[in-house]
Amino acid sequence: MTKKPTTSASPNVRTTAKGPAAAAGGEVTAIASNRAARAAERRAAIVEAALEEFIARGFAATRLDDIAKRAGVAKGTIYLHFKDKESMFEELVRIVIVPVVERLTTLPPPTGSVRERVEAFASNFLKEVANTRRGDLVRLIVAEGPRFPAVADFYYREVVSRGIAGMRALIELGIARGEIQQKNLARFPQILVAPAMIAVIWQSLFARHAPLDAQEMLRVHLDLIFGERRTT
Amino acid sequence: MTKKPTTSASPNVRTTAKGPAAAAGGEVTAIASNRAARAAERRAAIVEAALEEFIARGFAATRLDDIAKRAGVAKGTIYLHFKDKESMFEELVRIVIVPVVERLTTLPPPTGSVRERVEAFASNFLKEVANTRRGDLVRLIVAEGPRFPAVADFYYREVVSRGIAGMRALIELGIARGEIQQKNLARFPQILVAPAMIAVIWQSLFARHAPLDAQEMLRVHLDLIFGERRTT
DNA sequence: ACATTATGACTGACTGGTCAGTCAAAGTCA
DNA sequence: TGACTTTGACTGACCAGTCAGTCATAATGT
Repeated sequence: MTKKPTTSASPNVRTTAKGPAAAAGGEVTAIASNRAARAAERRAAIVEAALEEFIARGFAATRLDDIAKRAGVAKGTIYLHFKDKESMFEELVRIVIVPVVERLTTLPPPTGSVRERVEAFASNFLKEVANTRRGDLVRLIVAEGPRFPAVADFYYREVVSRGIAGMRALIELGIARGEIQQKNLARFPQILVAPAMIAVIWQSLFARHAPLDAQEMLRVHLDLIFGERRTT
Repeated sequence: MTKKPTTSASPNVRTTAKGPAAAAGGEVTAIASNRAARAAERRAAIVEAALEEFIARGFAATRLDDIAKRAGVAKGTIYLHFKDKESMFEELVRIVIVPVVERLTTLPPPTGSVRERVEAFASNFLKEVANTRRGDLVRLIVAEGPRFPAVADFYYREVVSRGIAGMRALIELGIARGEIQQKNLARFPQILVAPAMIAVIWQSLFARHAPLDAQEMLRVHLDLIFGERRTT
């Protein structure tokens, strides 16, 4: 911020190099000897390294030199893919989140009881978020959100509002089917998600002091909402 | 004279350094023109300014020049009260939290139904934390905790572990009295607190997009735990 | 009471290190 | 070869922390 560099900004900020070749393939990409593929690989390495560093140190304290080193590229290379540190951070969040959202929205239409659906969602959350780097990403967004309105907006739009809407629909269905008693719950789907968020935050702050069995906690929470079942 | 840059650095408002001289006037209060009082005032100004800045920008991005400016002192003055930026941040957290914990632990022994007690706690939380700068402090701790183990430890020890223990006791009482059905809840008092934490985080991240009626949400949540009451 | 001296709180220009961003030169592929 | 890519030394802004000097206040002397 406050940087008024002379002359224009670098002309790139390319999206995904040319051609469709650079698809998200990942490791499968045969011999990485064609330029677009190599570029995509490097970009991916940078993204992963940056994510790691930002999570560990926060935005301001992260050094681009460290990201470059971790990614195995020179610092200048980063600027071939991202305009500057700030927009790099913002893009990073998108890059990590978009695929997750896409996968969720293209999921087969859920079936079964509402409780089963919520349980499926919870177990999915535990597997895909709570126990991965994406969990830390959530904490990172909470940490940096206020200083990056663009990030907070994006996260709200793509994840939170959709998640809340989805949960609300599910809760209403649960109420209609008689699985959920508390009618007011539909007004605050946040309640349903809260323990999951707390679990993520707990893990990265207090796991050392008092490990938390997130899976069990979510189960107990669901018992609370749907009425007790039997213990497993 | 002056500076003794020995690393020890004992940053505190010395209480009337000299011996018996202070005895002079019974009323120490008087005009805040004696040195100790002025120093305490400045220290308080620094603490408040620092809190504001750290909350707004995070640890790494906060400039001591800005804190000094906001507090109306010179930068050097900060170093008369705190060893360095880092320990200043750590002390800050203590300074803000300790009085709150003290007040809570010296509260009159609670009475009434468990629900009433939890409700009292919730309304207290809304008044004293959610709608004040202390709410932002919580978010700040979540944000910086991983980089400041000392802060995370302190917060866990003084606030979280006590809060969890207190809640657990309350839940167990609720179960014993038959106010709470879900016996497993005592294993995860976090569930009881989760919506409150979410409310705090929500306010500072998403209030712009979708304001959240925290009070109502907590009420609904309590209905969920204690069984529905009547709608207001 | 008044004058003189001692104290130490306070200041802010300064220093040394750090780091985002640049670009000329070296490297690589077709 | 020539176009394109990558590099990393370099620049300049920025900022935590320092310290010699100032001055209001307190202590002491007359």
